[in-house]
Amino acid sequence: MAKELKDLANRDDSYSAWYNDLVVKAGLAEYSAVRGCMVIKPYGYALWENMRDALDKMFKDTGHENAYFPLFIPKSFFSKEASHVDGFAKECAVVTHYRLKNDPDGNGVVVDPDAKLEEELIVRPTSETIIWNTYKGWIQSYRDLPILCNQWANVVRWEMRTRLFLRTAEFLWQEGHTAHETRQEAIEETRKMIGVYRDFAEKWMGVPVVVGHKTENERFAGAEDTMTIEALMQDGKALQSGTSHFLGQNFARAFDVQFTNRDNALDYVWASSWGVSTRLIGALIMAHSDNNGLVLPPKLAPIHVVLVPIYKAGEYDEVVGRLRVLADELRSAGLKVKVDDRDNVRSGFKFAEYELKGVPVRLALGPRDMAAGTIELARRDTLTKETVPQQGLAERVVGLMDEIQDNIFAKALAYRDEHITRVDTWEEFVATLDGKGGFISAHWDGTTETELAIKEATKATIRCIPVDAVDEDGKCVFSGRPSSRRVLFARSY
RNA sequence: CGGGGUGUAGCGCAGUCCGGUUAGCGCACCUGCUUUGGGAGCAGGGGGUCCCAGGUUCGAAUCCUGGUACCCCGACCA
Repeated sequence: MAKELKDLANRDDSYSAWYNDLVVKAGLAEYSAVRGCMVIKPYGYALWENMRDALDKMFKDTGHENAYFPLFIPKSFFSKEASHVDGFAKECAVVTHYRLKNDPDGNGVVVDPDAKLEEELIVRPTSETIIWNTYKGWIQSYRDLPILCNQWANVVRWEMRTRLFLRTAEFLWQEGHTAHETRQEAIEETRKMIGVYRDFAEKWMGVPVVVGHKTENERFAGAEDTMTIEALMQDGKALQSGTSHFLGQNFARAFDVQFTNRDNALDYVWASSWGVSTRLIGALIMAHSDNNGLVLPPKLAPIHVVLVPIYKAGEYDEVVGRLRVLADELRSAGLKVKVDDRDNVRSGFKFAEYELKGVPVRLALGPRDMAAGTIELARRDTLTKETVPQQGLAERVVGLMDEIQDNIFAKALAYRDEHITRVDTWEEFVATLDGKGGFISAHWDGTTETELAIKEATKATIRCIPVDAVDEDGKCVFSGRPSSRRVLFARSY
């Protein structure tokens, strides 16, 4: 299968075709019978579960609790926050009826016209509205604040064009929704959570990200400020991988959530919301994969080590028996281990298959090793092999996990840093975009007008205004007007 | 919704222009034997509403008309 992937990569095919093929062939996901919807297969879901568990712990460590809110949102809730409606109206799935009946003409079932809902229900594209409608009943006094809730859920956004993990009609995510007493506290929460996302991306996924603010134009519908983590994929395009929004008092005003403050005065609650989705899996794939397939970071990989027997007729029991003993030792050391004891597939096939699936370490044991007390150890990240003693194997593999985790991050970081180009002229801007790709650090005059003109001309958007941007006088790369700092442009998913 | 393209076995495709035995190839699948340290070889086998409907014809996967589904490129977007 990886052979086909290689062929694909070598042909002058698009990266997206290669990506799609990889996702399907590695057994992560596939498109379903429902247009634009994805089936996440067991291997892909195991990966998501690992990501979810790690994130969930980080949320709890920062004081958050999980809750669950309804899938359906009354249509009227949406119209309460004007810019929020504008942002999502075009991609909402709407429930209009609650019953089917047998077709009088005998052609299966039809929607029962008598079962029309009084008010249509929107399948949530995000939950701010239903949650703020709920929070209204929870908040009377500053003593009820803060509220720090997260929910793990699915949402539906009826996108025109879809891509596995990156943009599907339905996707899995978490969304945190917090309510605070003061503006400052909500802003701090917004920053704190984008920091959690950065840590997760870099330390768990091994994907370096730039943290920054979205421009007004790219901001979440209903937010005063949107912070983002932007990752760079190996084809030179950026991927917005997580966002944290400072919502000001917009939703509190829209849903009339007031509280009595410490001065015994009525005030609106300050809010934040933040989310990451299964899109992160797409980021993982496109940041690390090579022509042999996925490269998964050990901290998230569903399988850390796979053990493959090599044997001739009559040797199976002995070799597999020994592997099972070694597997138990590895498990005792805390590793997730699989012994591939299939007798109907040859070892070479298995090697290729686990490389495709991105398993960090592969161990192969054959008669030669049996005699010598050794085992062959292969690293997925470097594709190197060495023969090592079985003695002390667990310790060695545990150490390798950290080494591989560090190595793939370092590799991705080097790639990312090489692909941030400082540009001061429009000619350079266009040439860099079309040639090298990646992020372009350039001056921008701060107007939406210029931002849109650049997008129109090049398809590049402002990914973010980095939080660590330094003050620097310059001229806008497009308009020539004065600018006080650089922003990051890129083409993106 | 605009512009392209494609529907033939589980998957990937050829055949369609120029109508003519029993619709073919690769992968996958099943059986057997030999193999087994990087995607095995040989032999045999199973599997088809040629997208749907209508038309032309002695005869349609192939030509005509209408429908439909999906893919790619845009607009939209985590």
